[in-house]
Amino acid sequence: MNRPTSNDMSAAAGAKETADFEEVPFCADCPLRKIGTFSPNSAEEVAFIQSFKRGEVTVKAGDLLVREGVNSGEFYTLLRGWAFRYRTLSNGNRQILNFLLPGDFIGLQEKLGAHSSNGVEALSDARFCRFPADRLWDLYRNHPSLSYDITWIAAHEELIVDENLVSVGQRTAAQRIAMLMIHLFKRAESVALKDASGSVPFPVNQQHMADALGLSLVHTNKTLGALTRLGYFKVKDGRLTIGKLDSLHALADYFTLPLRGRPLI
Amino acid sequence: MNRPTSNDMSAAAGAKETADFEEVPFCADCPLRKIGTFSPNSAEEVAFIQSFKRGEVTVKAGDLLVREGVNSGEFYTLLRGWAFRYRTLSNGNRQILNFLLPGDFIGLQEKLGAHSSNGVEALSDARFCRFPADRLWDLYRNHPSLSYDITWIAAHEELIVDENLVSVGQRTAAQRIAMLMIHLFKRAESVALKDASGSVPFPVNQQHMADALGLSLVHTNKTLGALTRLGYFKVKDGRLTIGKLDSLHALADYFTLPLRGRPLI
DNA sequence: CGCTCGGTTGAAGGAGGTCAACTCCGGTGG
DNA sequence: CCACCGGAGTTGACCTCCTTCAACCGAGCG
Repeated sequence: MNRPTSNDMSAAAGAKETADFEEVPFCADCPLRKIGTFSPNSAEEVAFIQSFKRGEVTVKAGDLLVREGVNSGEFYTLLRGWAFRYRTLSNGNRQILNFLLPGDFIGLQEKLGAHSSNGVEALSDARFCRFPADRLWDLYRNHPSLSYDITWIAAHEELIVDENLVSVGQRTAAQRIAMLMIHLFKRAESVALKDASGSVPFPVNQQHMADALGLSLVHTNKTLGALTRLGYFKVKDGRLTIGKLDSLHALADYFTLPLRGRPLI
Repeated sequence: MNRPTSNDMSAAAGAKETADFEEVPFCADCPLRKIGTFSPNSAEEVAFIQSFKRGEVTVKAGDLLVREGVNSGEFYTLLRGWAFRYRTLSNGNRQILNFLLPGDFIGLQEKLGAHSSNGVEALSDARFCRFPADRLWDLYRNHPSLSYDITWIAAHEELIVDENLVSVGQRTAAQRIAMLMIHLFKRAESVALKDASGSVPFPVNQQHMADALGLSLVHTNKTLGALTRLGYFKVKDGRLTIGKLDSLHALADYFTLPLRGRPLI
């Protein structure tokens, strides 16, 4: 039942700058805005987002951005790297609720819905933009279009969790893994992470997959091995390559989520 | 694997008025506003909601309010009765994503997040307020406080789905059932459905529970029977009574969601 | 009065969990 | 330079929780 507990140092405060993540002081220069995935914002909206932004923070792989049960008083946008949102039960079992990729907005569940109950951990070294939660009302009062975008983001994120729930509730182990692979591949692709060889970075280990899919580590390993041997996909050196996308779709009974034209805060 | 397919007549259009649901023409008189659960709105906000409201619709138990994959172009607030949001896979398996009780707002996932993929079905005879989706932008432009409320609702609903995902992914059958009972009891209680004897209406049958919890009907039945025999709770004549709330909490490893002070559109 | 729907029960089988090794790394420190 | 260590991945054996199949029952209803 119990997973080995991971490193839970909080890195939200006092994280040191590392060399491989240059700062992005101007939202207008944000590299994420340059890819076609996100819906464009007016100069005036970008200026507000800029004024909303409090700074950036780097979190090392395996460290926490948000600890379970604490309210950091901040929203975040994932700028670079991967992370995940999770909840743990008292027996130590962990459920990964959603994986976070560049462009994802973080903190709506806790800040609104209630006192937080989910943690956020970096999968790879990651960099986040920070936004003070107490200025959200400002945004709502003065920027209806951005308010609308934030609601869109909340609804879209629920859709992803819905999809995870369908997987965990109704699909077999092989189907769940197939879903996860397609889903993460497409999301990574949508934020321009695919390289010339057709692979995307994949900082997800088998324990993460198990925790996301409601499976044991051992069974995840065996099913993953079987699907890999069948040539559906390959995970190697922290990168994911899809071998047979159509077969994966068929196996998983996949339903497409829209990944383009979504807002970026 | 396959469930017997349910009656899928769409009742969204052309539903007939039934005698047991009197109309609520004035939002200011809305019975839901009179219970202390929802955060109060200013007269001006209520007036806007009134102008936003297009009418009401009654759906009989087992009929659909929203068919999977179609966009009705409307939002709804559940006024009376119970319903649920679900998705079906191509093999006929159904996952119930969330149960809907009076006061719940419906349609954010489809209208924003994307082309809809989940259906909404009435559990009991139910009545809904209708809001045209194309006027939502109006709301965002002119009513920041209501915009904020809608985001709050979206975030809160995601929290509920998160909780379901944790259950289905990490809890045993008995724990899942315990969670469901506590959760639905508290939600029903919070909208003033508890009667003098301490029971709440419970139009959920064992197939619904199975579909919500990712369990088979047979195993749901047996586990339910065992927990009932232990005196944890009782389901009889369409009503739910909790016998040992503390023991249920302990069994389920329950984490409380906030149910009061939430907004009502 | 038969039919359907929801609930109940028993028996058998399987998908996935648990336990326990073992390998293959990439540190890291003596 | 090599011994040691911890983390991640593999693999086999066994077990159990849950599913599947197949009845059967009782209540409501046309």
